[in-house]
Amino acid sequence: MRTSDKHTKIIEAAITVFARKGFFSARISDIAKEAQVADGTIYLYFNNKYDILISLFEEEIGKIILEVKLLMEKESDPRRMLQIFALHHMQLMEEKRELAEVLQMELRQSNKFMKEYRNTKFIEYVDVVSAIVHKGQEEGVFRKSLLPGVFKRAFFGALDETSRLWVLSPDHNYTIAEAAQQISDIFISGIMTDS
Amino acid sequence: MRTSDKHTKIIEAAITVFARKGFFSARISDIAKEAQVADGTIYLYFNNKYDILISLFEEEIGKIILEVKLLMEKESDPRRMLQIFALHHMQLMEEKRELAEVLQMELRQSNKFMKEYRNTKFIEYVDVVSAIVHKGQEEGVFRKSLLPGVFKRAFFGALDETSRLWVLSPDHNYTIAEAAQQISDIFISGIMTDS
DNA sequence: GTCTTATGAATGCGTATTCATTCATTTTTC
DNA sequence: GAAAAATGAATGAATACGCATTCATAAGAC
Repeated sequence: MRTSDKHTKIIEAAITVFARKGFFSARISDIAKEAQVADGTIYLYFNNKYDILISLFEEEIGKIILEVKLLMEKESDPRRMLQIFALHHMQLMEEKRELAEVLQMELRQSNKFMKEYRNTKFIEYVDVVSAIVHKGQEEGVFRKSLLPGVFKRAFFGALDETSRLWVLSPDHNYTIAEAAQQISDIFISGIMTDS
Repeated sequence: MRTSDKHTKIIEAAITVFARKGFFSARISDIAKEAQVADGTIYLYFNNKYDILISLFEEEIGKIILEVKLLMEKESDPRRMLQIFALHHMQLMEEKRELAEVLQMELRQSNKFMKEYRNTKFIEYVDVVSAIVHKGQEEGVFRKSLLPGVFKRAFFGALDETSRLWVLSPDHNYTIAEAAQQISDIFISGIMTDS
């Protein structure tokens, strides 16, 4: 078995266990069991428990950013770009539930217990939205009076909270795609120049 | 010193300490120190560490709900109600930073480590928004095609994420009131019937 | 036969919780 | 009204235990 396989197996196991129990309640032995390795093996690939969480963030958000930037390159209409971002974000949360839970819960409070860790990757992801807003304003499609910094947070927050609760609650009277559509509709008609 | 004073002092100390360190990294002795009582005294008022957190949620969100429902009763225009809700929510986060941090961070992941705890108070708060949407739809001011369940989450998520980052980042190029205004503007123009 | 990778029992640290003790206040007794 | 007895709130050192991390040993690779 190659080295990289174990690294990946442990990360994947950690996603599952952190999603289920949360970072603090998760035991190293839980992750080891889930990854089918010995407890000690984990320390051959990671320095400590925090290191697993940080590696997980960096690697997984890295992949997501690559994906979304690729999608954005294929589109030029800012309105369509917002729609695509929304749909892609929500689908991601649906397809990778466990990862979504870890990112939503643990990522945000990580700066509480890991003082030194600044999550630049996360900022980079959300800044994809402000870039779209900026582009739309340049092109005169979006109102100049909007603050891109407010918009990106509001838009991201709307998507994230909606998908978070969609994943949590067992019964839904709407699909992920419908929710993404409604949210991007609201925001798009909310930021268009009056014409 | 009356009994109730100690209870309150401990809750207030817990808000400060949980905000600073997060629930798990917070030590009972930290809370005791902050509240200027002995470690053991805390166990005269609360069963355990979790109980402090739960009591804190129940009591503080209870107050917030009372406040916001009172505000809503004074207004009848659904658009104005959304504006007021937005502004009130954001101001709350600004005025009570520490409480805001605890609610935003710990409340959400509490169901991870406290299986049995269902946060009905939080749901009640967010449902204030869906009630407004419903009212607006009844009166024909808001589009019927919107799902109140999606809207409430999107609206709340937008407010919450924006205020969360406003509180975290040291420099702002906009005020809380401006952000609240922009967000309610976006959502209101996004859900109006086309007329 | 050496070097690498993996194991999991043993270690030790950190901290939630307990509980014997203190002490201020209230109640009872004469 | 003074002395004695009872109360229970508050204390904080001691306890107990969960779990991250280590490391002596084993298994596998070449």
